[in-house]
Amino acid sequence: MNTKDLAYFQQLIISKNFSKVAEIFDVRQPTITTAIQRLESEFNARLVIRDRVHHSLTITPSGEQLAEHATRILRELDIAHQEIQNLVQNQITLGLPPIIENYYFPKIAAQLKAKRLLRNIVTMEGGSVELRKALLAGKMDMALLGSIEPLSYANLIADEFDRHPFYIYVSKDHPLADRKRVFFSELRHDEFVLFESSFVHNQAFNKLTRRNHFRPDVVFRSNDTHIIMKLVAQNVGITYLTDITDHQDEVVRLELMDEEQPEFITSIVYRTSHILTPAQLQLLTIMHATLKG
Amino acid sequence: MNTKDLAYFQQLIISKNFSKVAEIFDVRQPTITTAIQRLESEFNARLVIRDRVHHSLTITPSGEQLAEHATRILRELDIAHQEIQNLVQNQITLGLPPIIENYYFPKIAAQLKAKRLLRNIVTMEGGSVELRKALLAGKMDMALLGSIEPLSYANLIADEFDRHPFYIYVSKDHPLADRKRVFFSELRHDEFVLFESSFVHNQAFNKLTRRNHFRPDVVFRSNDTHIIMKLVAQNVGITYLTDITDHQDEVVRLELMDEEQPEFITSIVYRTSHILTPAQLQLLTIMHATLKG
DNA sequence: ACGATATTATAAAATATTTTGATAACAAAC
DNA sequence: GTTTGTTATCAAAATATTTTATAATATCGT
Repeated sequence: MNTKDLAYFQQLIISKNFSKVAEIFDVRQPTITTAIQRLESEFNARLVIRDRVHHSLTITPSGEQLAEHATRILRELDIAHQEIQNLVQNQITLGLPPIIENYYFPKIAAQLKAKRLLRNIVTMEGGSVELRKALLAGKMDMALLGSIEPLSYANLIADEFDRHPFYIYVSKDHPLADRKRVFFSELRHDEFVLFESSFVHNQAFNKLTRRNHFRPDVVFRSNDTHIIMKLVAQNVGITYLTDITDHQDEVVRLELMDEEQPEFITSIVYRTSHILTPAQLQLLTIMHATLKG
Repeated sequence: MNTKDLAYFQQLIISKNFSKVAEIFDVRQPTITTAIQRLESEFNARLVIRDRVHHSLTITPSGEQLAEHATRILRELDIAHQEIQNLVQNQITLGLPPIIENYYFPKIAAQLKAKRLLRNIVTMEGGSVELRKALLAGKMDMALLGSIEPLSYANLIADEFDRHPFYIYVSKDHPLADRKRVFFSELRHDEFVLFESSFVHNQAFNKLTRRNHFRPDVVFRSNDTHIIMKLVAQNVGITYLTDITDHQDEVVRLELMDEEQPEFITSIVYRTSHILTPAQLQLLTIMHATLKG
């Protein structure tokens, strides 16, 4: 069976119009008719009901079922193309959220260079949710992802390599600056400057506010941790970040004493269908050796 | 791209010989040569290295990667065929382990008949591990499976519909026959007659013996719960079963007082890729209505 | 070392499949 | 009632795949 027929069929389910599908694939309309007929005889089932009366097309249960499998088959094929392309070019496409890139990448870059791996790594930036989707779609070979729970997804293998607690950062002029440790509940009346773009930071923060039953007073959000730290230094507010972000002298880091706090878990993630190349295995080894513990 | 080429390739990976593959598919040898060349140009990568010197074939990393996806694509296609075939014949193929069939099926059969569903249901018997594999391979639409933990598998949806505790059954002549409740640890020196074929029963039983640090004295195992009950009645030994198996007057059922005991969880399971037909939805509804709570 | 055997590749011919172009059939819309 | 939008049919053309015949290589046994 030709996968082209599945692509025509998939588009037909979307467009619900034979002529439009033909146009989209730049073929003539009878091509689509015969392709669908081919599928119908191959699967020995009516797939669509041509409803010329009501100007539209109904999809039979068999059609719905085939559409589901068609999507999976075409996705698999697409991923195969992308993965093999990367293999041929000896490239590792690695997804990295900015915070993780900032902290971890410099630590391993020297080793990667020594092993002549660095120039084969192409990074793609993005948030953790976005990267996970792109990873599943085959847009990259591997990704480093942050999370507050160990990652567990069908079709993905997650290999945890580091964990960091979250801290409270305050200005040295802040009343709490002399303390080493605080409970989160003590921050009920504080003003916060928070990290905007990280899904994980916000998830962790929300968990703590919910658990302590208060609505935090968030005065500003930024996508740049350096700006956040500068605002904290100026005592504009306090913040909640891990220690994987650098901080200046005018800022004091406080440990949280709460029990069962969320942790920032970093994992290297790849598809279950993905076969690791020697270079990719080397990357995994370097990351574990450099970063674990 | 033609999926036939993927099938040729998949077989080549197994046979490692072009001529053998040709023989298996009953085509001439150049067909395989050109099919592999087609794939190599489609994916723009060397897939196998024809090693005529060492009398065998090596598969490149790209080839390994493609083989993985080829398997998935061909499996998906095969499942599509089977599922649509069932749809067309308006059949529900339902996998059932014997114990579950015995207890649950009679309870719902009358309702299924009333809704004119009964004659569309084709059952397949088998153990829970075997049925799970067959389900994933598309051999059936749905299966009822027993387990001691809630089922959680990639690519399967499990819908729990009932839970039953396990009990100890003893002869009315057994010293414990007057008791209503026992701790599992009290059975340390008893002789057991156990159910052989159920993976779930054995899993649960082993959990309890391990937790109580003893090696049970199993004098007999059988695949037939009726035989087990007869042996228990004759005081050959005691047994460990749920109450979903019938028992006679000469046998006394004892509750277990242990904390966090395993339970026999029954779930209806189907593939995530499977689209439920109205008839299948009806079956689900009937099962929930009749069996839940 | 030489012929027999096994293996994969190549090229032209034979087949098979897919796409096209022309047009029919049908019903809705103007 | 003609025009428009839609899908189907069919023969011809265009493509794609398979076969037949044979070449190219290298192993194996003697």
